[in-house]
Amino acid sequence: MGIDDFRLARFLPYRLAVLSERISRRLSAIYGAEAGLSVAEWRVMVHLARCREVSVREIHNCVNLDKSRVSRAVTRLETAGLVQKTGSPTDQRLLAISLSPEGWHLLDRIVPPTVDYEARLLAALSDADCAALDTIIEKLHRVLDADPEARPRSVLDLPQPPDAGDASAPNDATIDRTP
Amino acid sequence: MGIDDFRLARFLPYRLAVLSERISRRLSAIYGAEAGLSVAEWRVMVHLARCREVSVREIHNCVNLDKSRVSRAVTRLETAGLVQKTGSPTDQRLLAISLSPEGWHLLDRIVPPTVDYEARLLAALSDADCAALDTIIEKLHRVLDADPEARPRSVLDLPQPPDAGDASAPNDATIDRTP
DNA sequence: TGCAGTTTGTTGCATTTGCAACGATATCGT
DNA sequence: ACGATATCGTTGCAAATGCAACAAACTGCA
Repeated sequence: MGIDDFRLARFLPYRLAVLSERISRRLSAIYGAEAGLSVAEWRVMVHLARCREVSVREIHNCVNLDKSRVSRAVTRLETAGLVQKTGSPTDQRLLAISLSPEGWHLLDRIVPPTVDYEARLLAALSDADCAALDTIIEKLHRVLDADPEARPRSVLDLPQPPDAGDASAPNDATIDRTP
Repeated sequence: MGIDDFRLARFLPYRLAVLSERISRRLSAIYGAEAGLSVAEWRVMVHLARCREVSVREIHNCVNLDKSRVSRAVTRLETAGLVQKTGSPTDQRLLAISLSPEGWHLLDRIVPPTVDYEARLLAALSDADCAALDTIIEKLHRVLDADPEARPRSVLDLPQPPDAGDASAPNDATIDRTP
């Protein structure tokens, strides 16, 4: 079997990339049409909706975006009036970023159709498929987790324990005490 | 259920993007270390290995890369001596792009470890998982196929019919007579 | 034949990206 | 208390990207 038997179309990393990008592009047509949100901005805003007031680093740790990408996304969002940047009183380095009222309104309009589209995708899958997909994604991640050469996984992307004692606060991020 | 119940970490498009990017980055460390290949260049070369002599458009149609991205990738590869650009004799617009001997040598060194890594990923999956994954990917693609707003799928990314009458030529691309 | 319309590959341009370096602040160790 | 170290967010820069415009080459139909 020579090199030329290699089939891109059967190559798992390629297949995932293609599917993922196709979905991403379709989605960004949804939340990009309303406001001109990029993927980065979308992730930041959605994360803020859950975590209310977080720093750049926390966003960076949670939503798989480069530090500078988050920084720039936040700047753009602030200029657009969708987000507020306040300096933390306790730590002068930190930034307290939160959604503005306009930001919330925008999310109100943008999240539902986005979720609908996800539902449309999921509707094509059986319950067994969905379960299998969870398993598969997790298994693949674990291979990468075990590989020192691979980029580590964000905390929030770890499988969530089935939510034992809910503390009424959506603090997925507070787990973040690694250093 | 408010907007703030939305969980990025459970959002399928996000999860696919994260997994896919993690894998891609790890992989490009493999074929990027040997030569400085980018994803685009990698896809182009691998495609050339199968199809021998193709035009920019064909590559573009087959490996999910923008026309200009292919064009530039080919230019870089040519400069690096990995690829040859010859004008087609029959159609002066077309370019006949093919791997140079050096290109083949590079692939010899690069494809095996890449395939090994894929194997490492697949090893984490059971046979049932693999089958399920195939199904799932295909089902999700079909949702997008049915969606006029979504970018169409490349011909080569369609599921391959189990290869009825093999014409001894690896012409995945020849199916391409859509216009 | 001749001319409108298409196709092919490249390029200009504005934007995005990742990485590293940086200044500012905080923390730790002694 | 003070200097070495670490952390936070921003920015410079070079490379990559997507889109549209483009020239050159082909096609088709009158």
